[in-house]
Amino acid sequence: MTAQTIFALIDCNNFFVSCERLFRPDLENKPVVVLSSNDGCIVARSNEAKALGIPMGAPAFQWRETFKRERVTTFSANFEIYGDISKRITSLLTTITPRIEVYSVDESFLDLSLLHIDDYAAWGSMVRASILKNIGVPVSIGIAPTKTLAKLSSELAKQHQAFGGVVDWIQASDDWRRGALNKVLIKDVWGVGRQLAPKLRAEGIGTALALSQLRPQHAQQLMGIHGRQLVTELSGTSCYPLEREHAAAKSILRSRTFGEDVSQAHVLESAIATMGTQAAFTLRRQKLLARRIGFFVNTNRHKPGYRRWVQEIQLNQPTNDTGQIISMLAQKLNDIFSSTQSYHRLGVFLYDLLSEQALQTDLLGLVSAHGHDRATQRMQAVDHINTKHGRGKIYFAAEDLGNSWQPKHQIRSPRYLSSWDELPEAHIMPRAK
DNA sequence: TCTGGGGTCCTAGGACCC
DNA sequence: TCTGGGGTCCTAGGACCC
Repeated sequence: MTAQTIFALIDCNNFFVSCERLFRPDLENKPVVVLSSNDGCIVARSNEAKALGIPMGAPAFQWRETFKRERVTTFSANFEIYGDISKRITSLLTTITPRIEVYSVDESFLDLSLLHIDDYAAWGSMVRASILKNIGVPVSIGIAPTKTLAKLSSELAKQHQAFGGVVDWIQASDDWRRGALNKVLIKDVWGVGRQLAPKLRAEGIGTALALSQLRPQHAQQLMGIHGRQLVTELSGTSCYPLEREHAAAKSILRSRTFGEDVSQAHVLESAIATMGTQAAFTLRRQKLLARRIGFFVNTNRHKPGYRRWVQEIQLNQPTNDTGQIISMLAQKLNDIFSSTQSYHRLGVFLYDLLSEQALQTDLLGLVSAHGHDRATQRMQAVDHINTKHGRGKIYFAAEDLGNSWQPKHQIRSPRYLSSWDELPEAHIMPRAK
């Protein structure tokens, strides 16, 4: 017999907003939203903003009047800061247990199965207080025998203040659990999205409780294999283990919607070179090589005549060399470019990734070792300089062909933590006599 | 005027083979 | 209805997540 599994989900409340508030404590208890690239969409909302009915993911322009009328403070997303704060939380959690899965920038699962904890609710309160005190971000914690139930518990903790930020599913009574499952709408269950929710409701399954009572067979018919696992997890048997090791990436994508539409070849080329450079850097950082590279470009999908082009190149030799990647992409760009189009968005993707290690083993003696080494050394030098002295210190000329494509972020907060020029200032005033 | 960015997995269907 | 029957591999598209 295997011991009972116990997971805790630590979920940051309104994460991006909470990060902004660290540097702007005056915004506590006030409506705040964070906007995506180009200040296009709403990607985080404070509780006060949620209470105003501002939805997640909505186009910002539709809510400008509300922002003004209700004095909502808006920020352009500042991912450098959010990433930095996320790492601090992760390292604090790692001191509690090394059995941690960093699920996203604002969520981590901990495996508590092997820890000796008498009172999970008290344990959760302690963790919550520690993160609040040391980092300043409020979190919600759910503790349960499966990841799906831990997720559901943390949502309950987030929604109902009375729980004090922690819901302990383990020590709750069966009656309480049924009541809780019955309160969770089907659309709020982890793994049920926009398409499945109406489909399940049409079957008369409107709550997490109803879903948990489904026959696994039936769930699989309705939702595929994932549905079967979901039902099992909801009824308390774990299907999704803790994934400690971050699996190697299978694809890398770098894409941007332009600050303004582009019709000039050299501007498009600059965009493809910049995104190719960033994607290739990510590739090298993860010690990977790509066997397929490509890009897509499209017009504005909200305007009539929407079109999208995709170009792909299968490589004979896998690579992670920026120069090679961006020159091949730029050539392919020529094949589809037309000066009569208004391009709106472009992305570079890298597929079919394999580890540098694998290349060395597989192709030992097949690659011209000399040529490969020289390219590798060149990229290492570039990466070293850019890591040490700041991104973009050295770059390929193609990146510089035109910058009108670059996204706008007019209301981004300063990069308090990652730019020397933007450190917060504290003014110490002589005490008045 | 103005609608983000980055991933993973599953499945259905086509191509191809015997 | 129904056009042989399976098996494998690949890909496009759909669905989900944050």
